[in-house]
Amino acid sequence: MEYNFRKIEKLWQQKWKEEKLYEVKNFSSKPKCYVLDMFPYPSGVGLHVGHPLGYIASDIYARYKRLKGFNVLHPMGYDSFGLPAEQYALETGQHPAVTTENNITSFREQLENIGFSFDWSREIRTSDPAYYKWTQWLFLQIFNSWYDEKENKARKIEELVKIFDAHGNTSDTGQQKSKINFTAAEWKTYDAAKQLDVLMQYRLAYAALGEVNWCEALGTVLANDEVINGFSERGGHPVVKRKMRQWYLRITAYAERLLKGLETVDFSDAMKEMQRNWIGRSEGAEMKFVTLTRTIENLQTENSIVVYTTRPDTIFGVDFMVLAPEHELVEALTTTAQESKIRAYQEYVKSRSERERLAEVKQVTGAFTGSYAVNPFSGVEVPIYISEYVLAAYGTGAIMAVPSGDQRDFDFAKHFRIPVTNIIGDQFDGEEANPTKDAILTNSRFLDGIMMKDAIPIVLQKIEELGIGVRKINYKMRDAGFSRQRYWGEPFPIVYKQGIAYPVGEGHLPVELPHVDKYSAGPEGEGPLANIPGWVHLAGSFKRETNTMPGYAGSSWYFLRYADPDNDHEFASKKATDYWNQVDVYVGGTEHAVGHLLYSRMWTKILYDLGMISFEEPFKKLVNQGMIQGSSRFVYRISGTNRFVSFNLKDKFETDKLHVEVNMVDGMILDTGAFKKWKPEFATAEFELENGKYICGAEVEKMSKSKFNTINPNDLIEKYGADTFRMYEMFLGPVEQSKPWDTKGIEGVHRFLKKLWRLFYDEQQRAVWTTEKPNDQELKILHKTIKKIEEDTARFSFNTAISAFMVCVNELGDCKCHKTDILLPLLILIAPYAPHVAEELYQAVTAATKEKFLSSNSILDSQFPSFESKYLIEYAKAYPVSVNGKMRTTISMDLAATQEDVEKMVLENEVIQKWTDGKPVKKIIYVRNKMVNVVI
RNA sequence: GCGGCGGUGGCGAAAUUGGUAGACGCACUACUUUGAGGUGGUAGCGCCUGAAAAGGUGUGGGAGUUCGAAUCUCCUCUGCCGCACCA
Repeated sequence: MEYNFRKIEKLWQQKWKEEKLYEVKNFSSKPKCYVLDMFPYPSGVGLHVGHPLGYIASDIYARYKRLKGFNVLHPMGYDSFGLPAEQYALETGQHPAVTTENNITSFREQLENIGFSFDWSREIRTSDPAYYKWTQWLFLQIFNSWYDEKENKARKIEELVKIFDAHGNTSDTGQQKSKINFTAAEWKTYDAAKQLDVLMQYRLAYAALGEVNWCEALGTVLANDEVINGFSERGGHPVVKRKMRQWYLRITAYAERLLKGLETVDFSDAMKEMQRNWIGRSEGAEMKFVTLTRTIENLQTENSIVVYTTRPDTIFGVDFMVLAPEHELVEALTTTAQESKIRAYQEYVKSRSERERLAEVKQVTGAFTGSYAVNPFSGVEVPIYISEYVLAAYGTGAIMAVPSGDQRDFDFAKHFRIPVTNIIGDQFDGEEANPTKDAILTNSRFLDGIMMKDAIPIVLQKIEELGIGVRKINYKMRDAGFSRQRYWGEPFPIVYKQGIAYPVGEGHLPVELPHVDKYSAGPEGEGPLANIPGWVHLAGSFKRETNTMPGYAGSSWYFLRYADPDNDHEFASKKATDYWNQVDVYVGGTEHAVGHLLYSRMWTKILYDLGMISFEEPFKKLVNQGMIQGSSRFVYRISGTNRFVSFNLKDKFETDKLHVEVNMVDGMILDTGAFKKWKPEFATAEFELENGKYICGAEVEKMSKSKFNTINPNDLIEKYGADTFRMYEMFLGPVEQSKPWDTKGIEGVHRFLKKLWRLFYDEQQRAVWTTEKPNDQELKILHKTIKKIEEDTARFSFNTAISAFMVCVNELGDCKCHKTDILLPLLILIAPYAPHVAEELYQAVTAATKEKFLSSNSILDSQFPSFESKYLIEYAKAYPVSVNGKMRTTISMDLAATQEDVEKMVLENEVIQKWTDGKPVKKIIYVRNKMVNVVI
């Protein structure tokens, strides 16, 4: 029998499917393990070798856990709603439902070849009404919740109504601060509409008028994480700020818990740091500055500016105040003399796009209001300016400026010639600000002589004592915009009557997405759904919400649905989610660091608070697979001709660099014949060769069709088989690492599988395996491998595990070991990596040796072998020995030395005995392969 | 600017976390199998000196801790990623 991977892979994939081998049952006496991939967006551009990387990793882990006796949930589905699917549908002129379906089919076909062990019976799609019914239902639960800051959890809105009925919102009952205050009596006088309006301010999913990121080209608003430097993440279109009524998720209520939760979860440092950064927690104080506005007639003092600062210790260094241009007090503080200047500046700020602002960060601009603020500690009056470097959205939209300690404040002071107070002595050079906390304060009255960082708590306490401010924790994170003016998303289960939002009754879910023929935007920034009057207008003058939910709605909870995918009366039964519980390992790219991963963590916390699930963090461990980059090849065409010069000759001419299809290049050598046939324009190409060859240029770039550097997994599978492909992808390097694709090395892995095959069948395809009992040396090889594979697989170090397989197979080849007692356990070890070969060989052997192994139908039902440590002791010529980490000597051993022999020789060695000096030896530790540490 | 992670042969990378650096694979060289190509097999392969034996040197650079450092500490150079007017 020869290693015919094409035949055996097809055969076993077929068989596994027929026997529903990977379908997993809820509940089992076995321990559970939930291994999940981030579900893909069915985008329509075919797969390249980078896509399956994470799926291979998770598949190996899932298969490994099955062999270890776990009941493993390893599902797959599609994130089929969202902007890109709609854009793709627009470009191709087909309905998104159709393109999505097609894309899913081709995606699935490509995946099938690789031999994954997904339980396809649990497949879900976010665009399926049976699925989004529950996305809508969950939205309503969030809509019907508020955040109790005292109990630190979400609660039902009815409970808040009870609180208002009894106490109004003035007493401290945990609800968030509100702009309007009312007593219980006042609350009861409100009519239903007014009460709903008030409640809207407390809901975890709420509609409000706010500044949104509006993308004209996409015709929709975007969430903060979908905007990168003033451009849309998707498509790179300009994004502007715009006031609109939008739905939001009150993720800010969860800021602290999202931060704390990171400590309980196994994510990479980089990932945690990105999330912390996004949440952007800072500790400081809010402080009141009374303002003085001198007009010709009188002096006004009713106003006060509240600023936020993390550096209260610098209070005596405040030389001026700055408000955001949009700040509500600007008008009141502007004196008649300054009015025109302030107006002009505000106009200027309005005229600038977000993009211009970000591009010109360094430029100092601003205007003086004419008013002054009184430093509450020193009584010093400082001028009040407005400037766009102060952001309305962060803190209180106003700052106390300390030019000696903050570079931006310093630049501003310099520009407007404001005198700078030095509060840090020689630490300030007058040339630039020094933001240190380690300086001794000067010019700071009661703080003089105190180290800045020690002064912070002193000032904080004083602020609270004097009643001029409070300690305050601030977050950069904003509430998440939750509505999109697009078609291809979940419709909101919300209807309006006279502008008041009402939830759609549960019996009316799902609110199905109606079919449309055109996707053009509706009136007034509304989405395409607004163009269907028959759908929008309901009986009783109710009107539907025409926005749809964003892409992350469906993906925020999908991991829960896999536990119970066919449930049509619950999003998932509590029993099922309790059983499968947290995702044990979640595999996916880093690109969802601040989007999906934060939203799904938030939804999980809400559901936990509402008692619907029993865990607070969705993902116990996160593995971020690296990107596989493409290795592009280039040819150099002499400008204006059809002549191509080889790489090292190109500098002699003026050339254009052109991408060339990487599959036509062997190493760096171009197949000129194939090149001529590639495109009609190259049919007449001439070549300037070096040593008879055309040498290409090379660069590492993102893998993409347009760069002609994509490698299709199917081509490799056709040539080498799925097992080789799987192992090679893992052998390239650590899963987490990004690396350029290089097809060259795949031969080595393929060779390994052929060697493995030859342990069972010789060149004449005769079975050579025997049921002879193995000797100690052979057992040692096996047990060493078992130990290594178990350790490496458990910690996702698949590249080193594969190296260990190679060593093992080489060693067994060297000692001509063909014994089933060694080979069958080895096959089980390999099964997660190369399931098809392992199954084929295992079945062939067990079929022939009936009595012993027939109990298992498939290699998947077998047990991961256990190792015995007595076989792991290394044989060596010489053992270096160190005593108590102090000195080192070398003891010669013969090759057949056992553990006992080694111990005996160590203890009896003269030099060692001299060092131990009669003290008893506590233990002998074997470090590295051939070294011993003796502890006394 | 701030933050995170790295830097080891010609290349991808190992090093059981302080214990013989470079496992394993690719590429390369020689021999061998074969009519030839491919395949398979054997051996060599960090760098320098040397015919060899052997010796010296070696984990971006510099210092330090240690019997012992790729691994720990400090300084420095450099690459990648993330954030960025956040008070």
